[in-house]
Amino acid sequence: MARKTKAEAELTRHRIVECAREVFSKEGVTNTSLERIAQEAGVTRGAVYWHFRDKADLFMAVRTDTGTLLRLSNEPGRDPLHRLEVSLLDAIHRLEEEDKARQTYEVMLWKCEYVGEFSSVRDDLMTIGRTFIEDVAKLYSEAKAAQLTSPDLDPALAALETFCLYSGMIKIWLAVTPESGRREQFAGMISQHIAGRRLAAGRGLTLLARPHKKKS
Amino acid sequence: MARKTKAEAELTRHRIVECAREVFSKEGVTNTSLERIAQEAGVTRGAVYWHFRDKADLFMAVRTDTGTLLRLSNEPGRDPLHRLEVSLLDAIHRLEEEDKARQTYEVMLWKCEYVGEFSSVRDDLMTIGRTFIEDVAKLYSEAKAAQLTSPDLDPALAALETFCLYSGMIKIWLAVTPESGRREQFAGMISQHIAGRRLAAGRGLTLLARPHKKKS
DNA sequence: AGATTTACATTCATGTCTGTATGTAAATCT
DNA sequence: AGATTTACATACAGACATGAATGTAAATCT
Repeated sequence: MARKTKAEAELTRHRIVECAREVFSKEGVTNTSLERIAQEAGVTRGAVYWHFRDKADLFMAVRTDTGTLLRLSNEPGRDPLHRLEVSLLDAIHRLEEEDKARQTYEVMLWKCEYVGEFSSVRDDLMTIGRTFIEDVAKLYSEAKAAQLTSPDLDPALAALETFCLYSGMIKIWLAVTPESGRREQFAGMISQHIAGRRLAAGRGLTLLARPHKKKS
Repeated sequence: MARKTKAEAELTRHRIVECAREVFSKEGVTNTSLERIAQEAGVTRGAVYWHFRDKADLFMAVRTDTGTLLRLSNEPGRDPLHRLEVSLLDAIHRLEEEDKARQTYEVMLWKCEYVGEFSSVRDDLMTIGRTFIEDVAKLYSEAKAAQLTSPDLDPALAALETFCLYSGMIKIWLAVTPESGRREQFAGMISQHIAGRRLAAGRGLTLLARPHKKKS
């Protein structure tokens, strides 16, 4: 076949990654043959094997192409707890709005077996997780320094808790039927989680409304 | 081959389930052939197909045989928040001690693709999840009635939060290397999570141990 | 402009898994 | 005790999937 220019080749590669994501999210990683992906992308397996060593390599490309779901806003001025809350809300919002993100996370959390060559992908995910925890721990430290939280708060532990909550939340969100006020429930849960970090005065309340009540 | 007595047949069935669990947890569900499981169990595929319709059916048997990891203690007398905390701690304790539980959950959370026939297993998991949420919500309601929590606490939302935390926790626990004080960290996290539910007076304190030192 | 490399397509060799059909001897039923 | 069912083992057919080997025409390099 006629050789393509570099730009065209890059386009082909990207098409393969996109189709891989889509087919993976429908059929699961193991049940998807490279032939099927190639078909969908309008190429042959030769092209796939040219761009990627094997299926695990391609899957890693899918995940890299999507990037991370959670983007911690770090405007240094604003309330760190508020920033965290907004970031978490943004994550589930992106799951709703961006097919790419939803498909990729569906595959990673429900339709992939982390075995053999795929163990490396899991390691990759855990590395991202550690970064998450570090970043969130910093936010909690800031919040603690600004006396927004209890002075007893352990930022590292709190970050681990938030990470576990986040991980479980995304996975469950993807498994729950879209009806039935899913959005409100999860948003409420996030707000509640953050509110729980605040000093007693703010317990159980969102950022929008403050109580006049004092702790007993 | 000589026909077996009913008791023997049940034993064969159980052996198949156990071997399936073990092989699944090593190789992942999709990469495991029924032939391999049969071998491990000292039978042929014929036996497997006799006892189970297909691989998904066998997998469901594995999961049923293991039961649920979390067992909510419901002694009606004691502090509901304490009961919840103990139950959660017990769950990770069982992951450490019981090979069966650990293997099954490793398979369910990291080594299975919920696609096709396996969607039903996912539905099963979500049903268990809903039960979890209902039960925990009841506990929170009790706690609220006993004025152990803020009067603003929404039991259903709180239960959802605990469920997400629990789900993420188990999954991450299984992915983290056993070294490095994993146990203490996760135990601390659980205690902190429950402590966060308590009224201001109890903030930051666990039921089991008071904080060791103060941080500036 | 010629040499080389690239970006694939095509072909092949091999292995593996599934589901079903059929066989069979002993346990269980009547 | 004879009929029937059970609990498997064996055998078969069809379908795919993988990875490597090879071909090739145009893009890129020198």
